[in-house]
Amino acid sequence: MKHKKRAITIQDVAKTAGVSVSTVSRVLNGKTDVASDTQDHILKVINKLGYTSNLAARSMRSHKKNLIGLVVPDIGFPYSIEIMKGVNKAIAESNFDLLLYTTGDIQKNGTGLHEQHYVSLLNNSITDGVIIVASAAAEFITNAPIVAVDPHVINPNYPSVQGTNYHGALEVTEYLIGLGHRRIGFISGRQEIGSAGRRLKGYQDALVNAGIELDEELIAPGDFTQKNARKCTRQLLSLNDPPTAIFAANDQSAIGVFEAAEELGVRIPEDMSVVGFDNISEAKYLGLTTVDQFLADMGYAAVQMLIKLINGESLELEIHKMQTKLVERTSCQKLIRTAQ
Amino acid sequence: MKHKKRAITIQDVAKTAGVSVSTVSRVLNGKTDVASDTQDHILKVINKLGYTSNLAARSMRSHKKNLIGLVVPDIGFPYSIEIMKGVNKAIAESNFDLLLYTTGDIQKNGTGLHEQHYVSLLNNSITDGVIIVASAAAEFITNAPIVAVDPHVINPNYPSVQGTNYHGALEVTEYLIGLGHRRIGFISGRQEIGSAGRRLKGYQDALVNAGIELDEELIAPGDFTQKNARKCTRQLLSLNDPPTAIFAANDQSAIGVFEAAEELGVRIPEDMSVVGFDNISEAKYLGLTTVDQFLADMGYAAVQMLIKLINGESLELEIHKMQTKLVERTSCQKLIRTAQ
DNA sequence: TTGAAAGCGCTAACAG
DNA sequence: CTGTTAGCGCTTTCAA
Repeated sequence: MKHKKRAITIQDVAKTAGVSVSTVSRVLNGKTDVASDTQDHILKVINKLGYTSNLAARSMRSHKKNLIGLVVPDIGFPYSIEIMKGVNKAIAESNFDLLLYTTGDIQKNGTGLHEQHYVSLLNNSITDGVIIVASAAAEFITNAPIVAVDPHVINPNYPSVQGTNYHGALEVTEYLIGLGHRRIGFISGRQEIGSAGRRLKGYQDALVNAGIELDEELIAPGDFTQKNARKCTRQLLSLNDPPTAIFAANDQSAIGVFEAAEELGVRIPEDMSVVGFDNISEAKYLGLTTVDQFLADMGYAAVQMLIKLINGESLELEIHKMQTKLVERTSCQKLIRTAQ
Repeated sequence: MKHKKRAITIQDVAKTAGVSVSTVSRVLNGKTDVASDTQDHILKVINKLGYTSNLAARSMRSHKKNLIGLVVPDIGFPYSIEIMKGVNKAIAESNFDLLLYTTGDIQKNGTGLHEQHYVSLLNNSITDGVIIVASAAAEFITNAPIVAVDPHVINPNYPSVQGTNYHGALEVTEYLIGLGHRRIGFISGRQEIGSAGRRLKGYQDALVNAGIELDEELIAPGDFTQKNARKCTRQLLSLNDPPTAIFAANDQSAIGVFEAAEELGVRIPEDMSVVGFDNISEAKYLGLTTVDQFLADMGYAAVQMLIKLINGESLELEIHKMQTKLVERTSCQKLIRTAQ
């Protein structure tokens, strides 16, 4: 296979059509000041030649690119995917296209320096604005607008979409207390992440509000992974006075709890109630109750905010709060009953 | 928020550093013919100014962009996501970055014309090559290499990674026959898709090889969706002589079968064996046996092929066949037993 | 209504 | 080792 064949440029179109490049450019950009028969002719030539304008060249000259950038830490993680779904939907409804950028290397992400690099890379050239997921940086230098989804930092200096993490955690804990639980274990998220802290705070405050004494032993140090949550669960269940319920700081952790429970022969929800945060699809098969963070809706909202910014509209609220919601999952329990 | 601040260019760096733009460019591109103290100084200035090179401008001048494009029909569909995971992994191990392009509009995809457009858009400007997932076009005009993952057309005029659909289907059917089934239902995929046809052929051939007469009634017209598979299942199970096993043409369909069976009170696998194609994560919770198509591996292989092509190496095999594999899933059955 | 020409930010010869 | 210069393909004045 040879690929040396030079791509068709606007020059080729102009030459074939017998007009100047500027006329072709006008047609391409939907300017009205072109004779309609000239326009028809050029359009025909474009089609015949299979011409597609050079994105790089176009981006360089014009300010408006109709392209939104998305910087995601990991393209294969359920969390990212949920957000991407929402972004996708909003993009479909807009006249912007989407350009997603990853290095594929998770380790490169999470550091502010690289985030800045990717934002600049996109925003200073080919995109009109960028959405950054789970950003760790407190600030970004960019000459086009950005919106963050679920930033790790508490008070970023840029517009963002955030979930009501504190209230969600409060609701979970109150729900568990309402079921009669008094000893409720908590599998925490990663320390450095703001939302993880807010969830812990919600858990603690709900207990205090209900007059239940806090027990440090009941807080296990998770890190949002299934694997660690399994370990934490075993740890919690081996306490002298083990918890009768577990609140896991995210859904991956909740799945980890489920797995550990299965290994230990602990039935959910009969022997132990389990609630997780976030809305990852597998949870429903495990009979786990979750706090839906509406990740897709966050992505959706972010795109809409960004488009407003791109259009020069001001945002009434720079931080868009998404209300979390407790969702009882019963699907798997139904399965289990059916199969008996 | 104002974003009017002009981005920092290579000119700014040159001016600040007191050198010419070409010297900065040399440093940027890792050329060795620069005095090391000049280099240090320039690097320092770049850092201080927070300069990031303009992707568009760079792409326009240099042939080598170290960027691979990925065109996906739907960014939120499990099938695409599996492939993306593999692509991601390969990208991480390479020195290429990844640029994913979607319009967010599923309806726009699937048509050859738009695919061509996106391929051109990326390949004629900012990427060194493009991977296209589930392409429908038989041919692409492009001046940089492309590789297709799981193309819909049987014999595309471009390199591709394909699964052994026929053999997989043969294996499934033989497996079911081996379990003692004689009446095996088949929920087909979309007609126009090559792989769907190959799966049907495998099913039919296995039956014929085993001396089982083909029954048109047992072939239900699916379309790779859960919803339709539910309908097909009801249809199959309401036959006078219903099947004792169902082979669904993909995993979504298999999940649909599961749902319908649950609604009808048919237990899987006790009352009916079900096998699906593809490897979507949820399947394992439903106790469904599947033929793993190793979608992630396909994405991984595609990147490696593409990089070879970009580097001018020739491919010994233009079509890379990935061996499918039957995987018995027992997880959910275990769950069900545990919970009794 | 159209064309000529300037230049976006960058890289790659070519000189020095 | 470094600077000067010529474009890459496109959009956008400015004239005609």
